[in-house]
Amino acid sequence: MDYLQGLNPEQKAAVLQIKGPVMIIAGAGSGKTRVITYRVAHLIRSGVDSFNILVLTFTNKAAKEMRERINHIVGPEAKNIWMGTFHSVFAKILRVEADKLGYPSNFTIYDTDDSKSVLRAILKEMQLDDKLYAVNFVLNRISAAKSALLTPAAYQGNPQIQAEDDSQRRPLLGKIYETYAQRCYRAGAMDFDDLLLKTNELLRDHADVRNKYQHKFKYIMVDEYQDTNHSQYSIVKRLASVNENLCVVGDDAQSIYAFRGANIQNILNFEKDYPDLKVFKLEQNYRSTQNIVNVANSIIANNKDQLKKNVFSEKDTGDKIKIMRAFSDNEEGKMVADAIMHQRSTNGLKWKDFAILYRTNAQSRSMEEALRKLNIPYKIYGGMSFYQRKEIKDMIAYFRLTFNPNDEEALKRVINYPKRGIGDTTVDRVIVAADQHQITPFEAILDAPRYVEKAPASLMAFATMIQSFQVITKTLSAYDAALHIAQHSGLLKDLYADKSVEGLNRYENIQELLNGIKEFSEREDIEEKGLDIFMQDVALLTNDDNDKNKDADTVSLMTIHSSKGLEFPQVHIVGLEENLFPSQMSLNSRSDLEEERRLFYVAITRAEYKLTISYATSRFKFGTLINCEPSRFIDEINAKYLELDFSAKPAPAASSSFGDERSAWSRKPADSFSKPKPATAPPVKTTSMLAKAHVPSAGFKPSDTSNLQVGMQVEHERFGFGKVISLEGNKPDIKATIFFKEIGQKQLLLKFAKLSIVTE
DNA sequence: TAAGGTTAGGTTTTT
DNA sequence: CCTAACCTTA
Repeated sequence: MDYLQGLNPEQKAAVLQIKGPVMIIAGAGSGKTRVITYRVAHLIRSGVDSFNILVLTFTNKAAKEMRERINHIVGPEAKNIWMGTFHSVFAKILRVEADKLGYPSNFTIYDTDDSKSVLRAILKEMQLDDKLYAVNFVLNRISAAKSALLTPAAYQGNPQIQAEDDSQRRPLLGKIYETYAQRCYRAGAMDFDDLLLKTNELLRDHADVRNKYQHKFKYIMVDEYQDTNHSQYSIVKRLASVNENLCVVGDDAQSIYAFRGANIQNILNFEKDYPDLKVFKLEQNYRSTQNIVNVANSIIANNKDQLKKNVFSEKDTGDKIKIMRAFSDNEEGKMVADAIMHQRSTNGLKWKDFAILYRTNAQSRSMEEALRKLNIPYKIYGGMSFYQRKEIKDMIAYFRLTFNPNDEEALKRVINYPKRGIGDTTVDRVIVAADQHQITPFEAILDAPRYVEKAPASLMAFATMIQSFQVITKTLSAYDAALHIAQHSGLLKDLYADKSVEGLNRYENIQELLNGIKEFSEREDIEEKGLDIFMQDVALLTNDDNDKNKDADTVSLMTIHSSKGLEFPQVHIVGLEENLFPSQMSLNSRSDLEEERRLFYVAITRAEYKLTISYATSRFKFGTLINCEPSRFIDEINAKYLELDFSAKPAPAASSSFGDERSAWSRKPADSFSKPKPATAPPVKTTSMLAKAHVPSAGFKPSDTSNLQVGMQVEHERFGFGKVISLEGNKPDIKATIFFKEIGQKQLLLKFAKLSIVTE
């Protein structure tokens, strides 16, 4: 029982309690992952068959990490555990049971863009005001309905909902939802919410299926339970109802996804569902200093809705929390960058010991610029994932269409890309014909002369091409099939023809996708390696799957949301301003504001021993300079934990008598210190130095680069001056890695890049 | 049909 | 400011 050593009594008790309903309330930094992995290991050591265990997580990353750690303790047995995100586990089950719901087992999973596109088409057909029925709004509404397990019929039949929609002058939402659901069904597609909704329907309506999985999953564990929505709750409840060996782990204080349907009541009310529940509270924080934990506690104490717990730290008291004030967003960036620079050299730290956390992605810019100026290496997490890039989606759309020709969104995406003379008019005719004859668009195209008005020959050619793809994927390996489709669709050629830097990038991305498929083809741990199998997982993959050099020594930049679960020795939380954090959108209701506060709690508890909070008194928003007031959250921290740094001087030249400490961050409109007034001092765009494109030297002329050597200084028309770091590849395709002073490292193909060699 | 111009809108995010 | 969707024109 070696793995039980090193657990505190409460952790150990939670690990040992393997029977019956269990709830583990795990405070921030309390060793939650450890408890889950050990508990699973303990289940197996206690004789539970690994095939009977189901572990549900929120992200692929968490599932992967846990599997590795369990594997470490129990060995290859770990492979048999069903472990993954709700979406991936139930997508897998839905593919097996698809016929019972009238879906093909190779159904497409629509991502958010696909869903929006379907809705846009519907809204257009219904000729609805696109301001009243904004796509985002409609999709949110449908998503919320699905998460609440409301079918279109139930939605339309619910007088309360109908009255609400009527009063908002949006009476047709129910009808739109109905049409949307029909379209998805016709296309053999499920959106993300469907994966959960349809699982609910499957388990509810098919006793044999329900029975099968209830007996298969004798032990169920759910991580991040505070982030589950009603639909997820309902699946778990049903699956666990026979054996009731259900263990949920979470922290109500870290519930930050209510905006997306997570229902914090799931964890708050868990006790009502299972009266004989055993509750374990992990309250010792092993991550942070006492000051940090105390500040976090004092913040969260302002929330009404919460489970009682007492998170404490036995580490040192630690430094006070530093508050920095800047006069602009750019200055805030500079202060943060300077502080990191200083801390690193004084304390012999690494870049990766630092994280900068912000509320919105837009805030990364001023941080980036400041870091770049000081040559501090950084990495931004989040943002656009690999699979969201246009070229990747195009390629995948061809794959999707091959395996599911009814996939209308994939069809619309690639029917005229690359250009093959099938314009919007023709596509509209196809869709009209399909509607009229009650067939799918692809069927209409297959027999175009019969169904489609003025059908061009290219339409038939397109259908024939897709059919040929269907044939070859039956025999070729995933990689060979993918390469064939890339070439014969014309997509590869089209991208290759684009010699711009962006075009080159896109081409490389396709190569990377193909490489990924090749790796998949060569995997030895799975039996079926066709492209269709690869495709089953692709819609559920996200960016963090790709990050190869995650051990690189760089400062981490990310939103607070994506920082959940991570920890850093030193953390900067930036932009603590009213209307930004808390977000303006959250100010209407108590519950929204409480979620923002939990978000702040999450941010604070990422830090191990040094926490710095900053705000700016003015920043650019949507291109215009606005004045900002310090966040109310700063007021909520007991001043005894704080250390103020108001060393920054107002940008041009202004008075700087701040009064006493409290008033310095008071939010009263008439403040004692002067704020920069855009009227009297027009905003000087301090960003322009970096943001502006490089101006080439007079007489800039590309050099012959055939003899380019590592170490040479070069100038690029747009990227400016830089130094050649490395050269790789063979003659016509030599790739150079160049570090540009102004924009950082870039990879360029010499045959395309216009470089001038700088001679001294 | 394709390219260029205009306008509206804009948290957070995983799946 | 920046993106993406829509509209106008060659």
